[in-house]
Amino acid sequence: MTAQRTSGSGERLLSILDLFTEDRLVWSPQDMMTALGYSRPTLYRYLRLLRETGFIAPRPGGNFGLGPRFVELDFLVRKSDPLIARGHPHLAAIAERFPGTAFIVQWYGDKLLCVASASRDETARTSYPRGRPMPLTSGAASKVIVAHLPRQQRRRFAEIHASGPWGNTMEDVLAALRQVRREGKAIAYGEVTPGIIGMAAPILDDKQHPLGSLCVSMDAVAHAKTDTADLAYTIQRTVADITAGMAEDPSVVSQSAILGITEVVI
Amino acid sequence: MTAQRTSGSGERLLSILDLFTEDRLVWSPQDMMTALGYSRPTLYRYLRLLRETGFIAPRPGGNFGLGPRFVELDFLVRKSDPLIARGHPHLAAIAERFPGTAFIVQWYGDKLLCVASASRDETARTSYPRGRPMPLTSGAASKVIVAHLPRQQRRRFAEIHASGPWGNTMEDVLAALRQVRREGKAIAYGEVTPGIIGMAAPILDDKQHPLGSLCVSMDAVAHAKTDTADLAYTIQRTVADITAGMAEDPSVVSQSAILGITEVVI
DNA sequence: ATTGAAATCTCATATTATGGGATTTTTTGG
DNA sequence: CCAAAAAATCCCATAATATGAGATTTCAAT
Repeated sequence: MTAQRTSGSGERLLSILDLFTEDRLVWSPQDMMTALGYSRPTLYRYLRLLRETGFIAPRPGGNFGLGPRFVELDFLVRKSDPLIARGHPHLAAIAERFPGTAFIVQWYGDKLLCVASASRDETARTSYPRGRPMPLTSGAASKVIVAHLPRQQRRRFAEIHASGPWGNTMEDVLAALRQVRREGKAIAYGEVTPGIIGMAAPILDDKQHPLGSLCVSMDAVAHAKTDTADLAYTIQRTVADITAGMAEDPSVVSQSAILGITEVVI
Repeated sequence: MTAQRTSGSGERLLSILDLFTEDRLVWSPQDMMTALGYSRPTLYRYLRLLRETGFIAPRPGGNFGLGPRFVELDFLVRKSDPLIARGHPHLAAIAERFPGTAFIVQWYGDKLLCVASASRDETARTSYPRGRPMPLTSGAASKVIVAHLPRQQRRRFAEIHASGPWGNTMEDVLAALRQVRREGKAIAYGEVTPGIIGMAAPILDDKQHPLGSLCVSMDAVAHAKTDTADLAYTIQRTVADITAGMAEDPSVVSQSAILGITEVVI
């Protein structure tokens, strides 16, 4: 009932990539062996394959780090992911009109990932740049996604995160999510980073399931000077645009997503 | 003698990722089956594994594209790759002083990959943004790398690419490479893109093997207004800095590489 | 040169990946 | 809303191959 038959060898191969985290970017074969419990020949077989395909690369001291293949494949993701390709030009437009950072967050596994972002000036930097996973448990970007999960998942979430930032009891959390759903947007004051206010709207697919969210975050000073209603309207209109665009032609690719995201303009 | 025993199942799993190219960003399971020759259950087993790990993601119409995992892993590459982490702040500094685009190219397999780039204004865009592989056969960034390959590989390269942009005979090519090695830099006029001039210096490891190169490219108008000697000096000094920095502490990570590369500043 | 560690190779064995065909789930069309 | 087609998954016997102990080779440092 529960157990699914799956490709064990491939799983073990990919497990090597799981080792690399922000806290541990470089691994020695010896440490991999003990961490994963593979025998020496097996590990080295996997390492050779991953090295030959560019997924890992040698580092000084006989160690290994992640390889250039990911740079190449991330480029293709920027071209092909509808959320990124569609969303990026909109982000740039929002960033022109409002202070702070405009970004798109994608729901993925049990976490959120910023997959695209734009800001008017360099100083407005989020603590979650593109690619760093963020917890599903706090912030406006997160709340609008959770609020649009299927009923059952919402309940499970509320059970686990009762007495979190969104309420003191499970009923509180569910009520908060209900309101977010009704309003179609969420605002969070300093939930992720103290002093930073975020406003977000959900990006839904044709079945109203959440794909991700569009969020604008700024510090309190900037927020005080901002027309909140205008911002909310802009975010929601943009989300509607993105959704409509994806529905009518899912294959279109934005050039700015390809070029812009990678470049640093001073 | 030639054949190496390797993990066949893992190879087949990774072959699925090879399918995705700039020309074909989305694949149906059916097309994958015929392209790779796997049976239906086998393919779907692989697809499930890759989907569960975020390496591929469903797309409208029952298709698949590359997944968000690559965004996450590219973020880690930006943090851990010494060339990127070390080089990025320098690129920003160069871009402030000179027009055009400053970028770092990495040698990888039989191609080159731009892994980091910076430019003063948005209009100065290369045709090879971060992540798009470029051929090993033309441009200044390429020439300085080829020029520092081991003797044997240089010869093989010259044989294959005699009568290319770098010379009419094999001897011409070898002589050109020799001169590049002597000067420690290369200049190319419109080899990659018509009207664009590139100047590059090699980034070498402690054994003088090429890791990649640092290149500055600009159009003819900007080039005419630029102090070429100053530019050359700057590039070479920067490369020396990067090399020295990697030698003394290969583990240091630049914040600007993490944040800057992903953000778009208007 | 000498030593120690790291990486690779050999090969018998057990493990498991594989694909034909049946079955279930999902989508499409009436 | 239901029927039919297509897509995805399941089952399982079999062949294929991934695995690890130990020997061997390569590489690094002194």
